[in-house]
Amino acid sequence: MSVPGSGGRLSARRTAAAEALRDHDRFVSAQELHMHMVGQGTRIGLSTVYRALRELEAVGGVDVTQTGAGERLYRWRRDGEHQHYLLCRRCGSSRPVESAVIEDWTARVISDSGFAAVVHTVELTGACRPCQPAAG
Amino acid sequence: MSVPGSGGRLSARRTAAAEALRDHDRFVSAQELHMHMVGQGTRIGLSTVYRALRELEAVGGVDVTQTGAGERLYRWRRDGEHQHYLLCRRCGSSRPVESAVIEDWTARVISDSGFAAVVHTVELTGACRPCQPAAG
DNA sequence: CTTGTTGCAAATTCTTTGCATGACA
DNA sequence: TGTCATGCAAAGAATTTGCAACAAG
Repeated sequence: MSVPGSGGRLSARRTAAAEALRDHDRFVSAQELHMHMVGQGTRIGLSTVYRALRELEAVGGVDVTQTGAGERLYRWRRDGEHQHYLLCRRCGSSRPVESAVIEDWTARVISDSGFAAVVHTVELTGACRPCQPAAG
Repeated sequence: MSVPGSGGRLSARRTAAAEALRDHDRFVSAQELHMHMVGQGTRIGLSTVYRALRELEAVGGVDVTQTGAGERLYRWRRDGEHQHYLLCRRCGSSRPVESAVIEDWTARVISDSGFAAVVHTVELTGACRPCQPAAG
């Protein structure tokens, strides 16, 4: 029972975590989010942040990516749609990218292959304009 | 440091790891590869397998993907080109997919965004034909 | 003798889980 | 009073690193 039943709304802490995540326009890790919340005076445990993010993920309210080291990064999903991002390896900023082409392409690949229940992950990382002179 | 200098070729163990990886037509984890090698009588330590894979990755000799749990999976790259795969979540089999569209798309996204040194990761996972009846 | 690789075991890091406490219906 | 969320601390898992032994030039 990860997600509360029909009537169940997000609990106070869970809402707090969601809002904290919404404050960021970029991908953040659970630990980063936790630190941020604690730093702002919110009394919340790391476990709860993990739990909240996991449930948000289950509900599809966040986009998730994975850093090379196996760390999971979360980003609040503005619209209800599947979305891909281009994120800066240096400053962590991210911007959604036009992904209709990708969706199209994956659909074609899928039908060509005979695979079912295909899930796709697209990650674009680089150095954003401001970070370019600094990026090694 | 990671990669031996100019003249330096892959060491015996490293070569063994590379060949073991080449024996698989699918993505395998470091631990899986290590078990396989040991099972075949090759005397090699897990650390060495990790080191070998890391170096192969640095040289660009393998494609890498990441399982949801942060586990890294490696697959020998047949041609020298960048490649994307569609892999079965159930049996682990994988097949390369036509990715010219993706390369094109990423190139466009990159030039539109002004980002530099962009690296892209595309992962497609699903249930392959034989696994479909079984896949929940 | 010097340099680089190997393997074992300890250390690291992120994430999940057990259990008692506190809040709300 | 009963149920569920919460927090702390311990557990778990995958990968990296320290260090001594070994092989090659």
